[in-house]
Amino acid sequence: MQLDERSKKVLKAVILSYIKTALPIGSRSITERFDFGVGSATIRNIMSDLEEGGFLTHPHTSAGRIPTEKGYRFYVDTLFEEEAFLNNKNSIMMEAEQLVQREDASLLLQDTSRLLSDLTHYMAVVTAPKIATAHIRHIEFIRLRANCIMAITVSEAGFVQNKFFDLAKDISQKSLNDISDYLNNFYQGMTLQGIREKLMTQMEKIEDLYDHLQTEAFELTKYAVGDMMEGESGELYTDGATHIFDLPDFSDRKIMKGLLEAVKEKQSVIQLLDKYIGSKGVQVFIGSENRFLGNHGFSLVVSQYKRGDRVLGALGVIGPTRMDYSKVIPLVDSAAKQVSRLLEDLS
Amino acid sequence: MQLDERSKKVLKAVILSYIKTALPIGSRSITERFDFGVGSATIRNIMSDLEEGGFLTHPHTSAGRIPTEKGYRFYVDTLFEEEAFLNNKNSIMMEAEQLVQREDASLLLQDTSRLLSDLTHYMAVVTAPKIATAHIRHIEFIRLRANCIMAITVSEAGFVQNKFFDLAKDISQKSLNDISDYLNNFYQGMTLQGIREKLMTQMEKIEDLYDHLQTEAFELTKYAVGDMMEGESGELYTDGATHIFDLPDFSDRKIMKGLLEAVKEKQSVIQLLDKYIGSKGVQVFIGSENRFLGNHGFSLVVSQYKRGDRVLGALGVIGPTRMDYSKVIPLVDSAAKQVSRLLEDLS
DNA sequence: CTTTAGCACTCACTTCTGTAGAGTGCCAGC
DNA sequence: GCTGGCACTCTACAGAAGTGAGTGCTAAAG
Repeated sequence: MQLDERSKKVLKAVILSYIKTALPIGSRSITERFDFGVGSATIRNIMSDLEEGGFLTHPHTSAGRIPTEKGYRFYVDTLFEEEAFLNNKNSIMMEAEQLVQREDASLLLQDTSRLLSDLTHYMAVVTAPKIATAHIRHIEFIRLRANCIMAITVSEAGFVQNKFFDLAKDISQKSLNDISDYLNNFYQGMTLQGIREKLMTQMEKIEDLYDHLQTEAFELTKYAVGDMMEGESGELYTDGATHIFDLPDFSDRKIMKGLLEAVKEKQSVIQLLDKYIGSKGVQVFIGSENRFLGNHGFSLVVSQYKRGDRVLGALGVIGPTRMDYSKVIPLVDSAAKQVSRLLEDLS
Repeated sequence: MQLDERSKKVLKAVILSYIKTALPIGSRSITERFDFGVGSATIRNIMSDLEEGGFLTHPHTSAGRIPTEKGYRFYVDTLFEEEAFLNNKNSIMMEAEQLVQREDASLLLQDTSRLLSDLTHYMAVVTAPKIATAHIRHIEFIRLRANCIMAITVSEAGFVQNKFFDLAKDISQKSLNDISDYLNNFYQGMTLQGIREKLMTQMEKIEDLYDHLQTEAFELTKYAVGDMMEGESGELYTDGATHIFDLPDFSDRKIMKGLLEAVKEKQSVIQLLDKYIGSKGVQVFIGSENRFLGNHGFSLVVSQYKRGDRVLGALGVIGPTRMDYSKVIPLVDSAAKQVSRLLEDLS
């Protein structure tokens, strides 16, 4: 279905109004609040056409119109082409520059989620990279007590993870230090998977002459790496969940509760974000376009951040479907870029 | 003011009813639902007396009575003396035994908060010990990049903390390992404060012959310890915040939002719990007895957990003032004991 | 053919009113 | 001291009526 210029303008007017007030708007109010130079009856006809095209609905016969998801989708898609929208980016990029370097990358992600939620007044979510796929800068083992050790891994991007293991065999701290040194010297910058594979081929090659250290390092690493790689689905940083209380959209407690619980459980949100982690640039998911967001009136604006060519995680904003995309989209975009930039700087 | 047996029974009846239904109850309903063997008019007179004594109120002239904070206080205080209440503990102690050993003590606290909130359907909060006062089992330094290191401390109780430092001088990983070894060998089991002091006197004593290692260890530790001790207010583990959605008590969004935000900020909740960390056994704070809980209808049941004689943190339940104290109090009590027991076992 | 004004109609929201129900307070009698 | 009875109070609920914003349709004007 093709829309002429005027229809687009009317659609946009309805959406803008609904973004602001969350109230249905009628033809009369449109002629009053926006200057189209035509009467309300004309607007009425246009709105009727838009409804037929699936861009608008009305909740009941005598109510004003509200946008459908298709309407939002159209709005968002055309938004990307508009100049005014691109100009908007500049001022918002300034905001993203509030994000500054942190020793610990997870603090940076925390900052990011706070910034996003503060600026949008919606909920922000940021996933941290999975340790399984990270490139390791440093690995360290600490003996906590007999048969129990802790592994600390620091990724190149600056993410730290602690992990606990029960071992069949007790290993002294001294040996652990040696193993750590060995790994750090010869396997730095590789992924856990890579380390494991290299250790394995190493073992096969020099089967009879490998020294004691390598065997232990291998055993430990095999175990530790295996454990680290499975299950762990990375971390989720979130902020601004309570903003949903301020939205008139969600009067239903169940929906609010559902969202908060989903975010608390983290699992489903991480899956949601990671699913689209491959796609380039900012992605917008409107309402039921995504199963997780369901039919509860939520939308998601998400982008990925990276280090070099490597995508590390995703960050985004979850808000009501009637959120102000023209502000949120460039914000998410520049936040993602700023995070990438900052992670890059960590040498 | 003294209450006779019958008045106490009526008060208890009102409270039990209100705990269940959150609805005001009148004299007639009491005679129907409880068997006092007297007419409603008599109950009416008793209730009138109780109101005069400040144990009950009614929201408006022709509504039933509801307990005041003083009423709850009286109820809770007498509860501690009752046999039936103590018997209740046995079944609830079983629940607390669901808590099992975890390599990482913070996981245990996480489990605890989940258990408490699951069993009570209220919100659970658990504070972790401050690293500043913890006895250190192991300390490790990792060089992240030039002039930036990470310190990992493991306390005797099994709590791990990572901390980042920027240093004026760059130290090699090798030196850091030596320093770690040195500290772990000679200062294990002390608090950060203790380590610092001992290092200081050590330096003074053997001023001219201390070796290179000790100087570096001292410098680093002085810096690291100082940084670790200040500001850091420990961690807060929380669960079940969304349960407040299910309570009919809080129809006001602002109150819900306020509570969730307070818990998210953690600071004030930690202060609240730590304030009463010294007091022995279970403590109950009803409504405005505590500033944080304010006049929003919340109460707090809290107890401390320890390792040996040393109090490490506090755990508790935040619920509506009309919460079921006879279940929550013994639960918090036995959870605290179970956590203490499990932390003890960690050798 | 497009646009417009006018008109009848619809539906949610608000206000008002009456009633039922639960509760209180008080009093006289047991 | 306890109780039944009675008048009174206040909420919650339901129906009635009015209001306002909006729609769809139609006929006339541009």
